[in-house]
Amino acid sequence: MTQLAKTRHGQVYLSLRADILAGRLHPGEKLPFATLSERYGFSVGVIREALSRLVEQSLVENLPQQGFRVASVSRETLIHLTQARCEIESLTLRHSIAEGDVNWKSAVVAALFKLNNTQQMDSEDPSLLSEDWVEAHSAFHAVILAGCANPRLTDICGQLRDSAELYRRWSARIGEQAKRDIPAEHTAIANAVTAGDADLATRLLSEHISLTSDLLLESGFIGSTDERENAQATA
Amino acid sequence: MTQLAKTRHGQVYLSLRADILAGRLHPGEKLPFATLSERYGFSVGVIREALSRLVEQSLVENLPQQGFRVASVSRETLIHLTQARCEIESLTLRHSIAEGDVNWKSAVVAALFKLNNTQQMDSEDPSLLSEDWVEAHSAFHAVILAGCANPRLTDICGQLRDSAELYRRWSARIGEQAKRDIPAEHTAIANAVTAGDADLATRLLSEHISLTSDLLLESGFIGSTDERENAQATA
DNA sequence: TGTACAAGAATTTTCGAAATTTTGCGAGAA
DNA sequence: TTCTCGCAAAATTTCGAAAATTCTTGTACA
Repeated sequence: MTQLAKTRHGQVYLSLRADILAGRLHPGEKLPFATLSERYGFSVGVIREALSRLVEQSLVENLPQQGFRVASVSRETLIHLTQARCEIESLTLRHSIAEGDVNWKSAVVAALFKLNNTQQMDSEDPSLLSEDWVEAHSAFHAVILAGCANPRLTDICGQLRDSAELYRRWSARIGEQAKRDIPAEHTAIANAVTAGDADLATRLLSEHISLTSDLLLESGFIGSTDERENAQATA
Repeated sequence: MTQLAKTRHGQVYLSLRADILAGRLHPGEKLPFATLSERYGFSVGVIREALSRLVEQSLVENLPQQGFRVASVSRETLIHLTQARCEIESLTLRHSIAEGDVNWKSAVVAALFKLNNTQQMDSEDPSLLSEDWVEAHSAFHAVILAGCANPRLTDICGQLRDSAELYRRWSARIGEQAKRDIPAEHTAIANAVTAGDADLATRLLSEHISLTSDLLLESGFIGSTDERENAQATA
């Protein structure tokens, strides 16, 4: 699922996925074929296939005969997603620590360094996370699990993190980052990981995941019912 | 993902998925559009969308410009799949036992009864599992996890079990069932579940899952490299 | 004998319009 | 005013063929 963009639908899949994860398309927003085929410049058939695949990834919802929309968010979904992430990522992290070699630990250190040396907020709009930081953050969380020899587990964790990305985008807007020292959290996790302390590492990772979720829930920014606003995407 | 077969591609998706899980389409078998559009009677666009969704479910593989084929099987994949199932299903089962109510326990008892009172082998070809038994077996494993209040976890377990179905089909052919008392295994699991003994239930479930896998691996029926035979499906 | 190249065949990918379904709006009746 | 019915508009779904790519086969050459 990496550079398999040799086909048009593959390109649209990646573009659409990126636009959703980056928040350029909002949760609950309708995705009409006319708009998308103009936006990406391909026929509806190509768009349809990309959307179908994203449905299977839980990033897009589809009601028969009523079209597609970006997956909507809700308090309940976030709670379930957070719980699943804490438990399955912890499980996978234990494997990673037990099975990872020196090259893997080295990659963890490198990813941490890059993350902590990347500007967190966008230089143009300081209320938004910078693209570089989001990418480095995503890479860090992927790397600490990459020691796990079971690709099935790491794949599941990747999918769960993608779903969580729909929510994390919003946490920056509500000033959540002011209440915590995110670099310190990542550093502590990386230290526990490289030290081989699985108990500590899984506890820290779970707290890290839960904290973002809790702050977002406390903020009341997410309604209890599904969000269905049809905000227009900005170019 | 239930009765959403209001569309043609939805019907093909369900048919194709059923044919793969039932072993009517073999692992590694190529899935050319010409053949499929004739088999199911729809245009290639519809077939393509159904195949795309199955790719995202890991039941079908796709190489750009080279078409689709049923997911191939290998010893390594089975080992990883089994490990993931044992750990994630155990985790979910603990939730199920902790969160399930009386109605859920009642459903577990009902599913066990139905499973143990359904003929295991096909009456026409005793070397094959009967369709009814496979369905009851699938339902039983789904129900014991259904007490879990987190749909994200149960969904993941469902996907993993679907992948495992690709392998389980074969275990009946190698006489695996002679070496074990499958009804007793299921009964023991159900008893532990209804008794609320999470430690025992998860241990029994993991053993149950691992046993099928181990017997299949010991049989040598699955080659170490990916199977790529192009066996023709039988009507 | 083996390798490289090229034309033809087979298959996948893509498109744009037709068919089907849903949605929106307004007239008419209660 | 409110509700229902029905037609028109908009959107989704489907089709079948054209375009693009890969695979196969056969031939020439070393």
